[in-house]
This record gives sequence, structure tokens and C-alpha cells, in this order.
Amino acid sequence: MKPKVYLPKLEDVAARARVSAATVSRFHNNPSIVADSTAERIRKAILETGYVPDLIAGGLASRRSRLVAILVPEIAHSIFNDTIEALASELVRDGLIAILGLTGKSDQDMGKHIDAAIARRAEAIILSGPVTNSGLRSKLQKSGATVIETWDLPANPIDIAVGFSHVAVGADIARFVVNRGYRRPFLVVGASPRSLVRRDSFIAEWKRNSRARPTQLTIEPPVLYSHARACWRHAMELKPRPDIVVCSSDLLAHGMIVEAYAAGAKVPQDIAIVGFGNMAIAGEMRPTITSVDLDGARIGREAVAVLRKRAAGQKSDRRVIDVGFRLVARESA
Amino acid sequence: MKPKVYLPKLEDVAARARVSAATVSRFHNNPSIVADSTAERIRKAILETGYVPDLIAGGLASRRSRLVAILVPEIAHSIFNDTIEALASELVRDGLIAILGLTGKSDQDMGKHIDAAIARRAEAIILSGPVTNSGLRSKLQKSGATVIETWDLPANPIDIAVGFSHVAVGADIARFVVNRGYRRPFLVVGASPRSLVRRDSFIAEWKRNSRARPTQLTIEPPVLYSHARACWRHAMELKPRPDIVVCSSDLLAHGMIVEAYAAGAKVPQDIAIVGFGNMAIAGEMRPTITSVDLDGARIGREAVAVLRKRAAGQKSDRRVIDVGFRLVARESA
DNA sequence: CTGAAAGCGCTTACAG
DNA sequence: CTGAAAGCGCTTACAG
Repeated sequence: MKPKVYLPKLEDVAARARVSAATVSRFHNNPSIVADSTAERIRKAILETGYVPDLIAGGLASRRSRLVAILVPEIAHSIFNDTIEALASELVRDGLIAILGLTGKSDQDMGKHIDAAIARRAEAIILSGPVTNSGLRSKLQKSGATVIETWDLPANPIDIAVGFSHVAVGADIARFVVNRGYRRPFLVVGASPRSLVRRDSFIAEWKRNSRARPTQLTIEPPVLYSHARACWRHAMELKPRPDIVVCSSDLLAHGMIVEAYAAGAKVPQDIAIVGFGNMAIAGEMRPTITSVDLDGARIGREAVAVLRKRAAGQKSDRRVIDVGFRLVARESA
Repeated sequence: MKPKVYLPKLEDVAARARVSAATVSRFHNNPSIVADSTAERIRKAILETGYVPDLIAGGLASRRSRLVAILVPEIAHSIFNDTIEALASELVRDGLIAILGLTGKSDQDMGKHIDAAIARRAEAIILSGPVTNSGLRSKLQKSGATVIETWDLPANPIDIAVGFSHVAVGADIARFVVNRGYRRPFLVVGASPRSLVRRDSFIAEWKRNSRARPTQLTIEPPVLYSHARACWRHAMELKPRPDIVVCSSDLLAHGMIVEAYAAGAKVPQDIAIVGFGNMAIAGEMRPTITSVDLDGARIGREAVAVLRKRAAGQKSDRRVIDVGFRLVARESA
């Protein structure tokens, strides 16, 4: 067992600087109201003692935890990581700190993490997607925390939503495919709720252009690079052969290109490929990959902007913030 | 501004169950000592009020924050993510919660995040690498937190270290390259401290086999996939032409294979390639990539095991825990 | 500009 | 098995 060390507390600093604890507290939280000479003595005492204020105790007294919960399904190969990174970096600048919850995919685990966040009295709870379970919704609502659902634009957000329209993405991709003159798209879709929304929207738009229903293949998540192999085989067996593969992620698109190489096929001459997510690799692969750019970092920054507004007492003008997306046409399609 | 909601507190539950606050507290923290009939009334009162204990207040009273700080340079494309994920998942099972600090690369930022962790009285601070700055070391030491340096085996850890030997990795790769009969390795190295350790160890072992000093190229981090293009060009201009490229990451190895494809070269027939990290893609690329497997998740689990031992009052037997690594020979070399 | 005092929501010896 | 009371380390009206 480690020996318990003694951490100096407010009182130790106060005694040393010959002021009251209240004044030392003010020195930290509202320095402009303490006299210069007093401040100087306090500064010295802090240095001598190595005092680090206990923000947990402070949070209890001021009823501001300065904790923000970030709840995401996973982190290992996550498309949310840019958002998490932007969030965490911005939050520290506001004296806030991120607590991380990995929720997996079940609502039950999600519930546990929401409880954990509420138990720490997190000031805000940021979720990677919209919450549909009504029990969880009301739990979040009653928590008093700012709740931010990201990466989508739910019609009825719990509190605030920051994201983009998956319906619009699907339709945009369809129009792109039509405009480029492709005629036989093959959709490879990870079976996550939002991928399916994009797929359905693609199909609706495609039919609007009076084309036949595209062929498709649905993959159980987690979608791995290795799925590309089976998808490629599937695509090659289709009659007629598809002229473009629309993938629900850049990972898949990338894998398809590797498979094409391995099979001696040329992209996009023999078969075109579209991804989603605009991961770094999309711009760097050979050929570069046509994809949909989502500014994950911006989602994080907009979320923090909402928190800042609330902290400043301004009421948010919008409950749903659309950060948009951008179809980036490159070499692969 | 959101309307402040009223959150029930211990007293509300106690009043409703007609017991003292102390008993409700015991119901949560030490249920075996409260009478069944009492427990039943408390359970009911909790349900009726929707009470969620304030763990922050509880932590202050019990002087256990139940917070564990995870400090990593970044998360967006991080090799540490498996470790973070394993940590976060294991910690919740112990009632602990992870706070996330993104430290960037400067010691100054690192210092801020260490302060933030100490200010929350984190019970443990887990770092992605060894700390060399002596100011930071003593700050960590004085904090009283369990400090775990990961992904390396420092000779003199601050407290506990969990990782593997980069010296051993470099030497192992060199022996592999020798044994497979390659004669002209080209080292492509991201200029991070530990990549350089592996490189130096490779070179030392290589020379021990009385070979000429290998050619090498050092890349300023962050190492991007796109660097592969320049590396490939560089490799092709070397005379004599290298027969194997040893990369400091799978990302680079992967990029080199794509470049090889694009140039019409065959891997490993024309040029062999070795990576590092054993990312998922290494096993799935065509050709599959020879790499060094580091069990990032295991590092996380071992770190939590240390925390559990300490929580149970056992003293740790080892200060440095070697989780090892595994050179995985595949098709690319 | 500063201090004394009450209080944030819990936990935990202590006593019974 | 349970309660009354003190205390965890801060903040913040209130009064001066």
C-alpha cells in the first residue's frame, strides 16, 4: 500500500499567508477582488506549500461539478474520435474536464453510463447519437444536465442536437452517382441505424430518377476491413456487374480498392468506389477515395459553444444545429 | 438557461423511508449490515424519489474520488486506443470512472493535465509513456495517486510501469530480418522517442551480425499515411535497392504496400515490408503484413489489476510489469 | 477588500 | 442493526 501523503489544504495556505480561507478561495475564483499585496502573500504561500485546490470539494460547495460526460459506443476504431478530441481539448480551456463512458451498443449499458454521469453530477452529457429509448430520455431530462445528442439531427432532441442529416447524405450520394452516369450501383451497408437511413435515402432518390432498385449487401457491425473481401466476391458475382460500389464507410471503400488491386481490376475504370467519413486515408489512398466529409471536430466545437452560451446565461437560439457535410469527389468515382 | 431541476438527496430518501441518513448511506455502501425490512423501505423510497447518490459528495466525505485520470497525447489516430478502451471498460466495473486528458506532445501541456488530475484528487494517473521531466515526476510523486506509466519499461518508474521493451522489439526485428536472409534493410522511422529506441536497437543487433549500417529515413511526427509516398520514392532511389523496408508503424507499412502496388512492384517478391503495432489492417491487407503485436488491451487490464491490488490493500510485488510482444510473421516479409 | 459562519451532500467512527 | 454528530475541503451570501 502506498503511504498516504499529506496534501495541503486551503487552511494551510490561509494560515501561512495570514488571511482567512475565504480570501484564498477568492484569490482562485475571483482574483480581481483581492488586494494586490494580499494576493502576493497568497501566491507565495501557495508556492511554498505546493497547494493544489481540491476542485471536487469546490464543486460540491459551488454546485458546479465542472464535469462533462462523453458517452460513445467505443473508441478503438471510432469515427467519433475527432469529436472526442475536439471536445476534450476545448473543455479544458473552460476549466471543465471530460469523463469518458464507453457504452457499447446496448441500451442497458447506456443506462449505466448515464447513471454514472448523473451520479457525478456532470454538467453536460454528450452522446454520440440520438437516444430513442424513452426511459433513458426521461432520465436524461430529469438530470438537469445539458444533454447534447451528436452526429444526427433528431426531430425531437432531448435538449440540444449537433450533427448533420443522414437523409441528405444518402440523397446527395445518389445524385452524385446519377450525375456521373453510373447505372448499376451496389450498396454495401453496415447495419447501423444511421447507415440504414442513408441507404434508404439513397434508394429513394435513386428511384426518383426512375432507376431500378439497386443491389445491396448488409453487414452486421462491427464492420471490419476484412469484410471487404466477401463484399468484393459478392460484387463480382452480380449479373449485371455493378459499375459503382457505394460503401457505408471509408474502411470498406479502402478494403474494396485493395481487393480490386488484388484482382487486377482498375478503380474507377473497371469499377468505381465511394466511401463515407472522409478519414485521412481517403485523401491518401491510391486512387484517392470519393467520400463524404463530416467535420467531427466541428461537431465537438459546436457542442462546447453551446455549453459556453449556457454558462454565460444566454439561452440557446437553436435546439438543432446542423454542421452539414460535404461530398468530396476524388479519383475513385 | 435551463431551469434548475430538483434532485432528491439522501435526506429526502431517509425521511420517506423513516430512517436516518446514515442508514441510507449504509444501504448503498455496505448493504449487508442493514436489516432486510429497513432495506426494503429504503429501496421503495429510492424508487419513488428517483434518488441518485451524489458520488462527488460521497467521494469528498470518504476521501475516495473514484476518479482515474488517463493522460494520452491524442486519441484521433492513436495506437493507445485499445488500452484506453480496456481501461475505461474495466474501471466502471470497480465503480471508478475515467477522466480523459489529451496532453499533446509538450511537457507544459502535460503539466496542466497532471494538475487537473491532481485537482480532482484522481486516485490513479495513467500515462501513455514514461515521464522524464523531473518537475513532473516529483509533482506526480507528491500527489499520492497511484501513477502508472505504460507502453514502456522505464528503469526507474515513478511508481508502477506496465509495458514492453522497445529495445527487445528492435533486436527481435533485426534477428527476423537476418534469419529471413534479407541483406539491405531500409528503416523508415517516425521520430518519436520510442521509435528511435527500437531503431537504435535494430541497428545494434544488425551490426552484431557484422552487417553494414542500414540506410534509414526519419520522419517528423505525426506520421501520416501520406508519408509513404515520399518514403517509397526515397527507397526506390537508393543504390543498392533495399530488399526490405522496416517501418515504425503499420500505417506506414500499409502505405508502402499501396505505393508498391501503384508502382507495379510485388510485395514481398520485389521488396519486403515489416510494420509495427499489429493493427487490424495488418492481418487483413493484401498481402497480410508482418508486424509486431502489442496487446494494448492487456496493458490496460494489467494497469487496472494493479489498482485492484492496491484497493485490496495488497502491496504490489512488481514495480515494472512486462506484458511482452510478439513478432507476427505474415506474407509481406 | 476581508472575515466569520453556514452550508454543499455525503460518510463514518462512536455509542447504544 | 441504527442514529446523532462531526467532518470531508471547499464557496458564498452577509456584514463590516
